[in-house]
Amino acid sequence: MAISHKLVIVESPAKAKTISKYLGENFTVLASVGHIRELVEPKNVPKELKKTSIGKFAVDVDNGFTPYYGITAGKTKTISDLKAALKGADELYLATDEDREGEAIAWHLLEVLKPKVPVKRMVFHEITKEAIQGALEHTRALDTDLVEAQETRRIVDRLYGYEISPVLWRKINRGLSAGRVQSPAVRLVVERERERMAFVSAAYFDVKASFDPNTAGEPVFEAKLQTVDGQRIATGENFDDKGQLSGNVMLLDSAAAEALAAAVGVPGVNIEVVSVEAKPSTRRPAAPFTTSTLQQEASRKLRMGAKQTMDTAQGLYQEGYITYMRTDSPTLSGQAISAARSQATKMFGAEYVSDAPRLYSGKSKNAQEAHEAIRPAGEVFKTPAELSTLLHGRAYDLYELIWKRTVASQMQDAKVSTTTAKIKVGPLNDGRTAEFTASGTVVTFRGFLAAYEESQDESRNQDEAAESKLPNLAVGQKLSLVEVNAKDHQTSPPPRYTEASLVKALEEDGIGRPSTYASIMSNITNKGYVTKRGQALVPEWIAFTVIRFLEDNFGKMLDYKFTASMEEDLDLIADGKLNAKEWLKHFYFGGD
DNA sequence: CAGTGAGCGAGCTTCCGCTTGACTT
Repeated sequence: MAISHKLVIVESPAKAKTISKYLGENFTVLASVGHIRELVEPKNVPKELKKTSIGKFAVDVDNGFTPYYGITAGKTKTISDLKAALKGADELYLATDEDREGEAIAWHLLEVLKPKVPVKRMVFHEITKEAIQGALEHTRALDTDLVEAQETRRIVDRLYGYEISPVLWRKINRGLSAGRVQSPAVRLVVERERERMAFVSAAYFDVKASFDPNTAGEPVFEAKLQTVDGQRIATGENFDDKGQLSGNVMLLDSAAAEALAAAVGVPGVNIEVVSVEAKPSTRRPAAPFTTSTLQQEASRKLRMGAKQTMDTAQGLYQEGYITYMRTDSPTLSGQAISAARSQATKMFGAEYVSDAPRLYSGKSKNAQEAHEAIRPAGEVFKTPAELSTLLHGRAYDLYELIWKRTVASQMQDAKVSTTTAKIKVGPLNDGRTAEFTASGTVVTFRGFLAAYEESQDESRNQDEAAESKLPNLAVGQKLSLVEVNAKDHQTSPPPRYTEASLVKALEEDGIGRPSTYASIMSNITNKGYVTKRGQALVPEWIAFTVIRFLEDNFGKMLDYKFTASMEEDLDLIADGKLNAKEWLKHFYFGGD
């Protein structure tokens, strides 16, 4: 009797290598390397079909939106390798990712390979020996409804892009492009620029003073004028983007601020602590990385662009240092949770590790969660120190970032205490009383902060958060003035998007996928819609022109909610509750 | 007759998402 031999097909060659180790010699594991078939380019459809809609879209819109597929360029060798391997196999396992695209790849494989042996659909969400072997035991049939949802997504994108782009060629300029993803992305950048152009800056003054507690060992500290006779002083947050002041606040101009500073500075004025309040709070660690959060954090902490981050992560993945880097799930496998917890215990002590394992669930709109979070690979994480001779430069920095974030995600909350002191100054020589406030934050228990802290985007019109230490103060304590200054400020316009903040905004609306965030950035810059100035994304004039035109003529398609509502309908198609052809008909021909 | 101009047809640009290398930015 011949020895049974099985062929397993996954999407990624690196994954094939790892899985092959878990499955033993009766299995051959090969990769499709992504999609193997594609809607053909209209210019490549046969001459006799050129006159029909197939010649325009490679989709027959008049006959049930039938797609016209061809082998993806460069994939003939992959396919012949798969066919050759299938010849020696008595069973085929389609182990592409368990998401919409993965299901479609599995179906295309069936269409192209036409296997004569039994076929099973095998799925797993983490690459561990247990998960892979468990998946072998729990195979299922191909989900044709899910495949249909993917096909619908693919067709919508072709119809949208190839219908609207030519309108732009005719009306504006050759070579322009529009699409379900790129057009809202450009629109975000354009709208932000419009806000900046319409922005009216406002000027205001504040008054800051330094006080000496006159107690041995206690430092001089800075406080800010908060109220005068109980009336709040205006700050940047009290202005809107038109420069209009709102709220019951007192605006200080130069003269008023200088006068107050002078009055506070008069020798002998009473300066007294009137209240000291300590508020304890806790901070929780951030969830493990997804593609989107990795790109954001690598931008903030390492100043790396989206593409650079992904290229570096790809290298780490292929060398077996991290798990898959294109994921929308922050979930860690059980194996990873115990690895993170034991490493944190060893390095920081048991009191630094959260009592129960922390579980994170995704919140992004169209998450498909085929993979786990991005984390160090393996049952025992390698510390950055252990890899310091193997990894260098950006690869090392990115690994360290991923390692810290993963370990911190299983650690204790940090405990902090924010103390706010109110200081009465007065009566001043004009009879009024000024109140200053100072606050200081002290970390009372570091918890996860011992390993890692997420960076924040710079916030607008807010005082640089002074994480200063406040001296010990007592109510009724008299202070002496060291110096007092009036300073002018201006409100600033909303900041331009960066690659990181644009990826974040797109993800929040469910626009784009982990595999495309980086390429969306290069697409809109290569097409000339957006240029990078430092980190900032600046729209070109052609972007204003195109977006204006699309808003006037294709408003619904440009709606930020278009993708989200499409996703809802695709889910219904995947559940067999909505007819794909009817939906496409409504999308393309309109009406009811 | 030579030169000009109207009119026509063909070819080019374009989408999103999955995956790696290839040396076109």
